Amino acid sequence: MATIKDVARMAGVSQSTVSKYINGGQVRPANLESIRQAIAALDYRVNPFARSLKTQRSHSVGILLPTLSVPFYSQIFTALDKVLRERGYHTIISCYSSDHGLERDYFNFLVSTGVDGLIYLPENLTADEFSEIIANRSVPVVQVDRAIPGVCADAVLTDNTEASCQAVSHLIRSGHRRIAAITGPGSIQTARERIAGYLRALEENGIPYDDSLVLRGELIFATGYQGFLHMMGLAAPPTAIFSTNSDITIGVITAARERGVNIPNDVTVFGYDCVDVCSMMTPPLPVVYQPEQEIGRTAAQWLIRRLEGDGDPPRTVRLKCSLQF
Amino acid sequence: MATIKDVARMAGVSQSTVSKYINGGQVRPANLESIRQAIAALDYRVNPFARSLKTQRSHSVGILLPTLSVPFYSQIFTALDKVLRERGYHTIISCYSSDHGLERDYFNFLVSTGVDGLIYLPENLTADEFSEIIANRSVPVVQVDRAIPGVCADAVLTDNTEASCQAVSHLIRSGHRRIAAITGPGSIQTARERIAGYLRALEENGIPYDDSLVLRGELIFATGYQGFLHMMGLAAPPTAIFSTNSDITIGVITAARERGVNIPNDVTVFGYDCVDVCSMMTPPLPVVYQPEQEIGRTAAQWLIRRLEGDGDPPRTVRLKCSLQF
DNA sequence: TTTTTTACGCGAAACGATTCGTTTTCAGGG
DNA sequence: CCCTGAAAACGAATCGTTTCGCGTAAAAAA
Repeated sequence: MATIKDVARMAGVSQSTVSKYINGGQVRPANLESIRQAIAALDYRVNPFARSLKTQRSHSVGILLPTLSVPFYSQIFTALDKVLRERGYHTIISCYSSDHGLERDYFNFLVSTGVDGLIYLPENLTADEFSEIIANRSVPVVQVDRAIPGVCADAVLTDNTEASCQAVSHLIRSGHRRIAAITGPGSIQTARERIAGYLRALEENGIPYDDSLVLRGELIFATGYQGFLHMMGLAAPPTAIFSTNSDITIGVITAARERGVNIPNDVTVFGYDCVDVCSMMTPPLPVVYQPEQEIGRTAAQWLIRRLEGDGDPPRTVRLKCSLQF
Repeated sequence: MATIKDVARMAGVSQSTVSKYINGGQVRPANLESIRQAIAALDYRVNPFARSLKTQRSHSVGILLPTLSVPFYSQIFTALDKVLRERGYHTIISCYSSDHGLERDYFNFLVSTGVDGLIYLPENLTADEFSEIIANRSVPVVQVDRAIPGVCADAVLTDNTEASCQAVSHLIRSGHRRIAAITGPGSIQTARERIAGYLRALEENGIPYDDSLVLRGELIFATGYQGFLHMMGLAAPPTAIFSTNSDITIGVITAARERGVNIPNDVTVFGYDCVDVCSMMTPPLPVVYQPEQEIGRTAAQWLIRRLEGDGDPPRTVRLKCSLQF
């Protein structure tokens, strides 16, 4: 592999001149030409490691999230990646599979990998663990979808409570009084907020809260599948189910189909995410749409501003979701 | 930021001893302890850039694919990533959005980023472009799902032709004689192979080929949506549709729902990928299942072997798909 | 103890870029 | 024809590791 030294020798100039040329500085036309030729002849390419050692920048950002198998996350990633790449950054992904140990390890790993910044969709990390890893390293972090309480970093969130309240209110307006909710574990912020919205809708409409109608579990197919069976087995089963996650929704629908329960005639289901899949159902499933594109774009833009040296105090935004039916 | 030099000074040993300690070499117990303490006291962490400069290894592998918004790809990625991470590699993703220019650029970019190896799901790159970028760089590449003709690199593929033939044969056995196929552009290897399987099934069953029943388009929702409307508008519409991609399938189903066409009573649809979504339909959509987990795992394992110095000639494997209904 | 073997520690030289302070080059004006 | 000042080139130092050959201290054998 040719080095900058080889190029300099062949072009008959100094290393620093070649470096200047590479990085877009002013170079005398004659030198410019001979450097260009030398680079072509030697098939020279900048060694990224040497450059990063000198500049202490890698032009890479880490993305830490539970998984990319869930469309909501992969959509956010797609939007993120586009913006970052246009600005010359590449993305290093880590999926921690909703495992607390992995979440901590990968966070650590990512930071020590030399990323310039981090986009982080947290789940179980505590503020203490967070600070310990970040320590005095100057790695800006933008939190996405969820924010760790007590952590001092930007956060791009959605209005879970409001959206959930609207969804449940819509069910109530349609005449439902026994509405079940199947949601994620209480340790996850979005799950808590969505249940809060559910409760608010009940309260605003004077419907008493029935503990047996709220189910918490992992954000996976099985939770929806089992949850549906459980609900249908109740003495007084619900007439509607508010499913707060796409995998859960798929589980619910599958269980209903297998039992011959017609949706929405026998039970109404209100979903969350995965609009295109829900809209292919007959009839289309009503669903809370989260603006994945906007979430991703915003997070990327905020991180880029930090990378460019913006030292303002951390900000938080709540993006609006909308109901589709 | 503390450097190895600071640690050495504080621990009262030489840099090389510290380096040895860090990299798991034998160190005298007394030194071991003082180095450990110095590292803790200084909160020292290895500078990844300096290390990579010296070793010319980044412990990162690039993943180049069309997009992560399609579940088939994101599932493969998830499997890949798991294996790679267990072996201490992190993954740098690039999505080229099915754009030929981007595909070339990102390929180039990824290679010059200093990845140790590359996992590549190609679409439009030619063998010449490939060789020019790889040049004499020693970056092992494993191709996934598709292989560029003439490129000398490992490839992990599926048996598209066979699976498609089986799917279409199944439709024929169910009594269908007019079977449409909606598929990707002819430039994509998997699309060609799936059509080959379709043709073989027709031929084996003595059904004449009708050109108007085969539609090629981008691998997106709109292709399925428009394709369905087009097919239903024919003088002699098909009684079954073989949809060779998940986005296309979603488009087909959505169009059918909007037109009030019942699936499978009015038209039968056979899908590809996205088993969990298809199985929540009423009744479940028959579908070709591709072993995403196995594809991802295999590709990762093959790449790791290359990274460990395996210099055997390139290999190709065709993993078996299965029909689910 | 002395000798032989083994194990570790040491110091300095890379790795390949960028950067900084200094020197050279080259127009244009006097 | 020389002088001047800005523009560009130069050379050396630097970033923080790993590595390599050699030397010395500890452990084992005599």
